[in-house]
Amino acid sequence: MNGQNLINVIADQLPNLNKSESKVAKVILADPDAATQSSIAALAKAASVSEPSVNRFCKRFDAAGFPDFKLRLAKALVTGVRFVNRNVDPDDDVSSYTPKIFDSTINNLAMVRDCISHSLVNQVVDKLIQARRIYFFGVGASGSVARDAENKFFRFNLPVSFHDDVLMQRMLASTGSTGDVFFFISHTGRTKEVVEIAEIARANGSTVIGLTAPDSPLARVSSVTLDVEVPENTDEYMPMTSRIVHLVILDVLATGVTLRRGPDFLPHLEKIKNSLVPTRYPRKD
Amino acid sequence: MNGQNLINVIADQLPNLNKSESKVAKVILADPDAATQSSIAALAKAASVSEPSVNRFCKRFDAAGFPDFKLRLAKALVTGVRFVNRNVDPDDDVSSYTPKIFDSTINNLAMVRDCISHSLVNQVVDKLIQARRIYFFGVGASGSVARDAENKFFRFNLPVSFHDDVLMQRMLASTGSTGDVFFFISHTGRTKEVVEIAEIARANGSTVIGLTAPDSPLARVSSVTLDVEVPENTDEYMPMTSRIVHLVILDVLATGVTLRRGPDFLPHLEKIKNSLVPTRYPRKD
DNA sequence: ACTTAAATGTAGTAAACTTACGTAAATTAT
DNA sequence: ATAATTTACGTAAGTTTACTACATTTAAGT
Repeated sequence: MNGQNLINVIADQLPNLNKSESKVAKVILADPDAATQSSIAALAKAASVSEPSVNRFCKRFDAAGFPDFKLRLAKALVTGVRFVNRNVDPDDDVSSYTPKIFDSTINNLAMVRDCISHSLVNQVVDKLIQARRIYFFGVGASGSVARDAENKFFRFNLPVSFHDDVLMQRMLASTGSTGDVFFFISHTGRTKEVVEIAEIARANGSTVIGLTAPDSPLARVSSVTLDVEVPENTDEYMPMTSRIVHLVILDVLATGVTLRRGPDFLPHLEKIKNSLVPTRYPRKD
Repeated sequence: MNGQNLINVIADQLPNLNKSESKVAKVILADPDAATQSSIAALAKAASVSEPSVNRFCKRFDAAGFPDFKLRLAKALVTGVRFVNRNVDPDDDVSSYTPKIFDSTINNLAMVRDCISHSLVNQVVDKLIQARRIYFFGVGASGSVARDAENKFFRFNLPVSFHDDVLMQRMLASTGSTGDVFFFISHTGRTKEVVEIAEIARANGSTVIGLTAPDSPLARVSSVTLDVEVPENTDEYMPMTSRIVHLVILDVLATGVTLRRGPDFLPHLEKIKNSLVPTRYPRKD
């Protein structure tokens, strides 16, 4: 979980910093955008430290000096920040909460983009490629993600199905065997029912893939875990964004599978695409 | 299209610039990244102009001065590099295609964030608040979005359901009446079946909301259209991101409804949240 | 409690940036 | 075509900003 984003790096390093350096860090994290626009003197004053302390702070984060640090910070802001501490307030109006929700989603996606293990993605693509059949399981909000996964993966000419019914899931898990891939999607990874079903599948020799929280019970019973650390929503008004991160990860996996299949597979995809043409009104141009 | 990249702006303005300003522009465009790291003196020398000319150049592009300009340029580089022309190549490996897919999703979300009409969001929230009951309809990939919407909106103590079966949708649409809200989700807005069903709903006096492409047939039959312009995927390997944009918009709408309900409604949401606690293994801390 | 190392601040200096102003070039009008 | 006027550009001075070397303080270890 080493966020490449400078802001995350600073936040991570906060406990390891000296007294005055951490003062600087706090001021910067409180309003990174303001930091990019202030001089070293202004920042030093805001943090109640001396200018050289700010300078040393910058160098600690591999910047040539303060201006270079500001540059890096600005770059980090583009992808990273609008994001720190932008919760929805009870008295927000449309033009406040709308961008906040978009930004929070974007932020989480950016974090996962920078943290996700490429080797794990590869491993999962391997398993999916080798699968004799694939089941996508999820309940509640993750049920929609599973449904979406089915809609993507059926294109690969494989027996694929999704299930959001725990009894169906249980029965299928207990009849699975080697070659079957059970793909579990769960935000918390702690839903008892889901974990039990994963255990059943695993016991029967099936491959169990978990798209879930690291170190969760589900992660522990999975053959391969794609762990995703998305902060739980503390704010009552803020929607859960893990679903969306999961969807994008499934997009990544689907792309991985498509690429492995090679260009010979493209006509098949094209055929599926074209099958929908007669269901639509022609595009007006 | 809002997100105008500074580099593009400079390139566009090139013919309108003075002699020395255009010299500066050329040097910057030749290697923008180098420009962000050089001093005003170095840049002036590279362009064979005086330092104030560089300064004036910066101010012409709405920067406070040279340092501010460099900051903007650095920001532009981040988006430019990340988002321009980053399609998945057939020979991409995991570490190439993974960030590309995340970035493309993030990019689309950022575009919609900046373009979405807040007044339309408000209008739709109005309709949802006033609804006697709400149906979320979608087919194919949009079916998952509709399912997710149900999962969000049932929390509001309203009769809410989702349907991905066109016959069910048709029957429900034909029995709807004033006070019923039919919420159609469709990427293209051109699926004949869906448009027909929307027409039926509309004819019966129901409110029809379309989350779909602007100027599409579905948009035309809707009472209110939340139009979303997400580029069709030209690249065969690139996944469709409109689903995700739709999900986030539904998050926005749900937040809008929650806020309108006021703080008295929070205990209800809390109750729903707590109802799931016994289904889970306790969090290990 | 004393020694030593690390952390922080002070002051001075160098670099970078901006402003004011003057000259040159270009445009317009006569 | 030439004078007037505007615009473009550069010089030089002034101001801000950032960095370095060194001094002082604080903390850690013996």
